[in-house]
Amino acid sequence: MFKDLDPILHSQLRLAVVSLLVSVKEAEFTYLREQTNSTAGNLSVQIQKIKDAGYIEIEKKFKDNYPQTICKITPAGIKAFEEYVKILKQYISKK
Amino acid sequence: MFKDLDPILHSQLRLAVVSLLVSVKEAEFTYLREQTNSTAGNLSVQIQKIKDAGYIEIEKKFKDNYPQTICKITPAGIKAFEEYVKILKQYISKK
DNA sequence: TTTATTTGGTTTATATTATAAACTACTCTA
DNA sequence: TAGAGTAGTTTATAATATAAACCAAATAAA
Repeated sequence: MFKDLDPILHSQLRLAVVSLLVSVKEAEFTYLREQTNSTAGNLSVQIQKIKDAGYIEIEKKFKDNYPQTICKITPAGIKAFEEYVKILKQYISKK
Repeated sequence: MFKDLDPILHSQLRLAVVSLLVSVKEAEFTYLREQTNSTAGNLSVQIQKIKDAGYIEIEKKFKDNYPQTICKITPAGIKAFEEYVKILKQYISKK
């Protein structure tokens, strides 16, 4: 009945990040920071964890002289997100 | 866009417990333990937290000579669960 | 032009949370 | 009356999240 929820995704900030990336495919660090209303420190740590899980790729380059970090969802990330949603629905569709 | 998820409910075990209680209204400790596949220790700690948040009531009595702990959902608990689900859907309905 | 501020992050330290292990208290059975 | 089982609680530890401090470079201001 209550299957385990993927602990990587069962975190408010990581879920928000992956949710965003599932729809936009790729985004800048600063965009993710604004959209999720998180601190840079927290976001930095969390995207590393999502990357370590293989759910996103992180590319670092420079844009207009400033460092730029771009995150892209991977196929594994999309799959994990969909699976998470599926399982989560068993929790919240009381019945 | 990403409103905060109630931290009391954003925990696998606590969410499962409240989800169960929303549908059955009240349940024994042992029933919750079986349904959620949790250890007694963890369940004991988590239902206390849910109670401290005012989402459930805990009644202790004896049944057939054994201690019996019964958990009941409160109106605040139902409201919190519904609000949690509402907010969560903003996270998972990628768009 | 040098110092202050801003950008775009990372690292580290601490607080919070979850979980497992150990424990309590009583009951039943042989 | 010793051993195993029931129904939990408490405590110690591991894992996680978060805030604060830091870094390196760029730009603005004095």
